[in-house]
Amino acid sequence: MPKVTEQYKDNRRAQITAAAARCFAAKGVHRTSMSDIIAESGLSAGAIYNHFKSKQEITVSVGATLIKGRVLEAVQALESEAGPVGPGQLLGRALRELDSGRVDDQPLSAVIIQLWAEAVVDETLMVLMQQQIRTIRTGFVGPIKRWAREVHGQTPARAARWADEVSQLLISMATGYVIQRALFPDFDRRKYIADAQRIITSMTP
Amino acid sequence: MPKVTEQYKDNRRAQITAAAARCFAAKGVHRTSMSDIIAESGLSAGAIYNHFKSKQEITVSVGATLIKGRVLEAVQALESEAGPVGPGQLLGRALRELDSGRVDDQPLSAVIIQLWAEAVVDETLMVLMQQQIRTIRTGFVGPIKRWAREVHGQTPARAARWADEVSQLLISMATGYVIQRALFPDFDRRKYIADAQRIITSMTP
DNA sequence: GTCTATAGCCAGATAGAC
DNA sequence: GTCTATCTGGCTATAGAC
Repeated sequence: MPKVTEQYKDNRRAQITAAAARCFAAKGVHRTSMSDIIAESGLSAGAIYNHFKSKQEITVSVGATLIKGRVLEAVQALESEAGPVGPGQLLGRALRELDSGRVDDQPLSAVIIQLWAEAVVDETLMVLMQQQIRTIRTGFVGPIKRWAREVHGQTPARAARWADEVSQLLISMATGYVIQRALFPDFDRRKYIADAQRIITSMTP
Repeated sequence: MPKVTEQYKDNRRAQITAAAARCFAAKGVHRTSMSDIIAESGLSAGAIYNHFKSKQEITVSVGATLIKGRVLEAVQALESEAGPVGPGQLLGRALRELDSGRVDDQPLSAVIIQLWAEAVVDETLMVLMQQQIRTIRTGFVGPIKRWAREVHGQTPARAARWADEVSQLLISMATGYVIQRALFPDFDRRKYIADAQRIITSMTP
């Protein structure tokens, strides 16, 4: 197989996925028709169905790429560049990263909610969303554990337990951010992030 | 206007709304067709369209009744029956109430997510969901403020600020609960509630 | 108010030329 | 691989008898 072809296919898929994401952001997943995606991508029906076998596959592809290289990577970068990182810093970094993501000038939250809802009735998407959330949570656990041990002198067992609970809290703060950002047009993201960070920072193991 | 008729109409609307909710829980909002709702309600197309002018109106009706008389009322009841109520108790009560709600043996969360997603692209539903979340949050603020003043001797100003931040946290814990309950079939609700409560309880103004 | 039957539409997906 | 043209099916909503 010539390597150019593989590359080419990936590019086309990315092009289609990005177009679909823009449509989803503008109209929601199930108000977006294939015609919309076709028009937005600049391709034709035939071309698109050559790369994806259904709208559902495109939707999954959007889900797979939407936060790729964002939240988790930002958190991991934070850990490698600094010393022990507390939960407040982790949350701040994650939320700011989530906040800066855009699809055609719309916040990611609008699309993420759609995908979560879709996941409830689509097994493939559900597994994908689970993986992403679990991956982020796991990314939180390590630093928090280390922080509890090194900064607060906790035993490994207590540190692990603490990290488990706090990481859950951080995930909820992140999902809470997504929901409210999507549902309240006047949602004060800055204040949410600042308040969340302050509250979390005030907690010690 | 005879009063029986008004009552009758309400009953029919409730019947249709309940049937729709069951469908939404089973198949998701946009995989549910009018035929599904018709079959589930035991009525006919004509009958249904006599009470609702579109599927969208039915969806809004489901949204309006789904958590009616649950979360908020439970929290308020707690406040009137006991003395000052701390944030941990508030959250526990709210989550347990959310947890006990069912639509045809399915958790409420599955339907709530669908409605949130729909709200992003439906103005009416969006306003409704905003109201519900705001109402619950406001229901949290009062008790928390009182608790901060009476139990921890905070000044009114500091108590108010604290209540504002903590109520936001509680809302996020609740939305986080909904998301994870819907996305993870093996989600450990008991542990979530217990952990959340413990963490919140450990926080003082 | 409720029924059955169906209009009318638009969705997702395919066929076949290039 | 991509295009245009089109099929098929199911959807929401309505018409009109009772």
